[in-house]
Amino acid sequence: MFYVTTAIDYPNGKPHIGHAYEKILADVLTRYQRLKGVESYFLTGVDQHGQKMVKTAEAEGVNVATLTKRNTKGFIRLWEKLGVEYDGWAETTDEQHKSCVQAILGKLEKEGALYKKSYAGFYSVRQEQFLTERDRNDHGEFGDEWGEVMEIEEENWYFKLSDHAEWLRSTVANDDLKIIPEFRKNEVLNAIERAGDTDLCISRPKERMSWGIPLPFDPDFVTYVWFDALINYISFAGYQKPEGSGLPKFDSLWPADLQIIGKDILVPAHAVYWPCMLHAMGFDASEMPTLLVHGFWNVKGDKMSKSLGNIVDPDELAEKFGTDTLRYYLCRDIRSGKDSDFDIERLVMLFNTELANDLGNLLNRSINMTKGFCNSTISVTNTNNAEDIALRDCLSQSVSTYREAMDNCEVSVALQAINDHVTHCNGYLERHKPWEMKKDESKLSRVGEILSHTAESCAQLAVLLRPILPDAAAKIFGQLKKDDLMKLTLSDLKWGLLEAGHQTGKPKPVFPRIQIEEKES
RNA sequence: CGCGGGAUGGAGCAGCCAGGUAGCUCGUCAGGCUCAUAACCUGAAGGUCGUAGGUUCAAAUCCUACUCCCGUAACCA
Repeated sequence: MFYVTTAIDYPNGKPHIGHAYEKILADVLTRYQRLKGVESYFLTGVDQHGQKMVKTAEAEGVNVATLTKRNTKGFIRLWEKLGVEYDGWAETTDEQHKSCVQAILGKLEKEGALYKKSYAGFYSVRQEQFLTERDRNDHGEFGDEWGEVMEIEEENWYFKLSDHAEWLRSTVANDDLKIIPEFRKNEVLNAIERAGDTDLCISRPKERMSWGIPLPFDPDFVTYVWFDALINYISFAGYQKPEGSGLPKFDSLWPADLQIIGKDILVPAHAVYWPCMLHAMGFDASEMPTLLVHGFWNVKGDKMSKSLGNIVDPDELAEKFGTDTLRYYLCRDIRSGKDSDFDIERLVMLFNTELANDLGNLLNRSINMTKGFCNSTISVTNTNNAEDIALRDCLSQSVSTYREAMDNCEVSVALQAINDHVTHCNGYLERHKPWEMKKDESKLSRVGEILSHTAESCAQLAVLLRPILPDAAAKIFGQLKKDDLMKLTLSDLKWGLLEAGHQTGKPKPVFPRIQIEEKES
């Protein structure tokens, strides 16, 4: 089974475009696996514990549990709206998750992987971590970014991260823990060099912070939020699940084929803590997940931030432009793990040109002419005309480029491959001019062949589009009167989906152009 | 500081790992077409590929040095 996870979001506010991007990417890649006929499981959710939830609740004057529930709903509603169809939903306040975390902690403690010690130092409340000398700025101070910094001495529980440093180094170097894209791997190896010999503090005293999972062997402490959160990837996959839990079969899922995360939480959480935790639990190098690390959406060159007030709201965009438009843009305008700039004008431009003018219009003119010139009837398409053969070659080229790109998680490249064929088809129609040919009755059968080539192309391209734009694909199949293509697997994709004699439906724009309103302001 | 990413026609990007006439989308200009969502097609203008060296018959691509931008570093995918 192909197992996809995403980072679990921190619901101390509304979801922004970055949250939406990651979930849509995961949804698209999962749907692609299903298109290939591969059984898949998609897990996502929310990370509900920790100091920041408490702070936000205090600021809003509500109970932390109430805030958690309310904001979690906001995330769920958005995923529904954006067509993000997950199989498993992870909430870290879930009882089954809690007991899984506690069972793991108990086992680690028993095996001597944890120890308690007293530590005196500077602690950042905002970051929920002790600071080191390296965290001081040029003036030797802890800067504003750390918020309130207190000098405290307290006892805590530590995880022997250092025991696994050497193992981790080789596991990353050998690609047993695979990191995509490649350049991120170097970053990880450097990070291991720097941080490999320190242990990880995995507890917080309850008196200071109680919103978390209590340590099973020391009730004065709760679990550090990262240690708790990372375990969701296995706890909700059925790791050591109790009887009748309703969770999936762990052995069929693990290791995860894709753990999709942002570049900010690669180091140290996912590339250091997480594999070391797994290793301590008894997983070996062959049981490590693959990390797919994506970039961020910037806004006019700036990082998206609350203080700059440039947060992009996905809910608003979906409302205004439609889910398909947003899904398409987020998949189309960012490239292989890099950052990209979020730009509404580009969103509109890419939708209008590639979907409305090119693909949508190709479908529309094909169906419309088939209806007007051929009684809505598809003709034979196993022709020997050189142009026809070139068109079919172009399509198979697009299909194979698409497959390769999707297998490499490069959705943008896959979409361009679809576009390449659309462009070819539009040129093909222009060269043949079926609207002129139909005036000569002796050429009518040829007109049918030509139009059937472009209609067939639309059918196949819509199949490829299914993971990205499921709704639009369904509409296209509807107009072609071929609803069963919604279930076709990629291996069954071959020339002749629309057989000779098949009747197509009525044309109607699938991607109505977005009209540019106020050009100013 | 260290580490990582980037610098390619007006804009946004690909190409670089495996050197061999510089490519895509948008924009601009000029034509064509009318089946279609004021959509489609064709052609043109526009780049000495950040700078300076080096290797090579040949460098956007490999090597060296340098310059500038971004991330790493509140909120945060």
